[in-house]
Amino acid sequence: MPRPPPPEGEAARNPGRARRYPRVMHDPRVLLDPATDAVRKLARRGFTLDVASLEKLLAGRNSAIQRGDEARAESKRVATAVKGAGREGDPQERDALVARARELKGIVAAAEEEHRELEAELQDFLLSVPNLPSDDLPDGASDEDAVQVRAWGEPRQLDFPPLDHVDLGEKLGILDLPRATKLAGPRFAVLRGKGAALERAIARYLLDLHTERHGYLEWSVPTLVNRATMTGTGQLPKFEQDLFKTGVADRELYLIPTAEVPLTNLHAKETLAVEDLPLAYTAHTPCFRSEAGSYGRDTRGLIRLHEFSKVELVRVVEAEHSRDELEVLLSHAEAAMQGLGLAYRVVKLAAGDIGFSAEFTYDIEVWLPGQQKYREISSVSNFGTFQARRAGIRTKAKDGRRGFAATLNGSGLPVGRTLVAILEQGQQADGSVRIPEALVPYTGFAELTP
RNA sequence: GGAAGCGUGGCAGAGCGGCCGAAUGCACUCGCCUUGAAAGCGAGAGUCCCGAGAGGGUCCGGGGGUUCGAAUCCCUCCGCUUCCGCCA
Repeated sequence: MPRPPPPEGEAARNPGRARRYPRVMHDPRVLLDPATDAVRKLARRGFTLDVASLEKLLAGRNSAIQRGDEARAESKRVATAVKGAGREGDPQERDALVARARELKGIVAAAEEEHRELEAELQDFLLSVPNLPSDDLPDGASDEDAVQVRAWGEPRQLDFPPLDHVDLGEKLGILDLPRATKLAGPRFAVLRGKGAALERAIARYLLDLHTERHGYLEWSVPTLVNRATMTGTGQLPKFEQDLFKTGVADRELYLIPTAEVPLTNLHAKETLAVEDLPLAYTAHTPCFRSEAGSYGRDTRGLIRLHEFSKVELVRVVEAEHSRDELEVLLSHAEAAMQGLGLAYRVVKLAAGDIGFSAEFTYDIEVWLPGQQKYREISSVSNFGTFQARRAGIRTKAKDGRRGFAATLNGSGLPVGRTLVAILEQGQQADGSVRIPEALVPYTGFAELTP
């Protein structure tokens, strides 16, 4: 069986002893506990859990650990006895002890080797098991199975034929897609003049809203991260094809697909005091996505790009509060929509349609007059302890009790799609676009005119 | 990229190949003292894994080696600091 690299760059170059592997991702005991109902839950997202293999791996690993521990314990006793025998001066007894010690060395090595192999197989197995979808989600596997929770604002019915954002952007002279293609290829964008200023204004508005009104701490983080970081939030090892990868010499780095990755991993391998939770973090970063598997979808305009910028919201909370925290986070993303006066609706995604690491996801969909449709603008998810286990984000309560944190994140909001919505919902009969009032202090202008 | 130095528990900082999971100080927890607090005195406390439990094992930057036995010796990788080179 091929052995994948352990979830750390250094370790990948320097494969180590099995016992050094951190205990991450799914807890195999929890997964196997009938009360967890993992088989049924995973089946809802089309994943078949091979219980027999998992049980076998776990039992084999544990017995190897035990054999090694016992041999090592005896080895320690013998080593101490050798010293005593040397001083008492009974060479024969000493020789016998040394011989036994040499023998034990082999036994320990064999048990460790077996442990290492089984541990690697177990890690490999667990790393590819997605999170368990919440029972509160509807059945289904596509966005058409999503269920509407509520709608806000009136989908504006225009008394003239609406343009989509590409036509609007070109007429206004703020969008230049041909030149973007010249520079980098399809699925990139160039914004010009007031378009670029509007993009900057949206980002500033969102950051101010979340830091000042919702209590988020703003960070500036790397957009190029290592393998361990990508594994912590669940992008790796399964979704390498979705990422842009770079590096120099033998150093590999990945471009982040969202600020969720660096923000959540800020506390990887740390133990957080429960009284410091919840943590609420935000960052405005570029996001890079290969969009493999989306050929032909949304090829026009700013909806689906290889590079876009986004203001991301991340919350690190106590595990038992994660469901409530999801509603809090959703309210913050909705506040951004309402602040900009953009008509939208909230839907619950179907169990088979949520991301690998998520257990519950709300999407916010904005009304786009140009398409006469609601389109996804923000995704707000609860990951439970799934990411925290993979990344090693632990908690410690005042009474000393330890556990894993829960993580959540949501777009709050993606700048490009927000700009699309502003153009389309704000368009007037004469081809001009009215800028949302809340943005005017940031733009310095209240409308865009051809 | 070149040269030198350094990586020990939350922090600081000792550490002869076995008596080192590791001195000491600060911080921390719980007592005592006090009207309360501080100071003082006493006690305690790390992590992760296996185990029903008793208990056992792991961890001195990572990995490997020497040895009956490694925080201590050797190799290697990584990181940090300083100097030089390059650079926004």
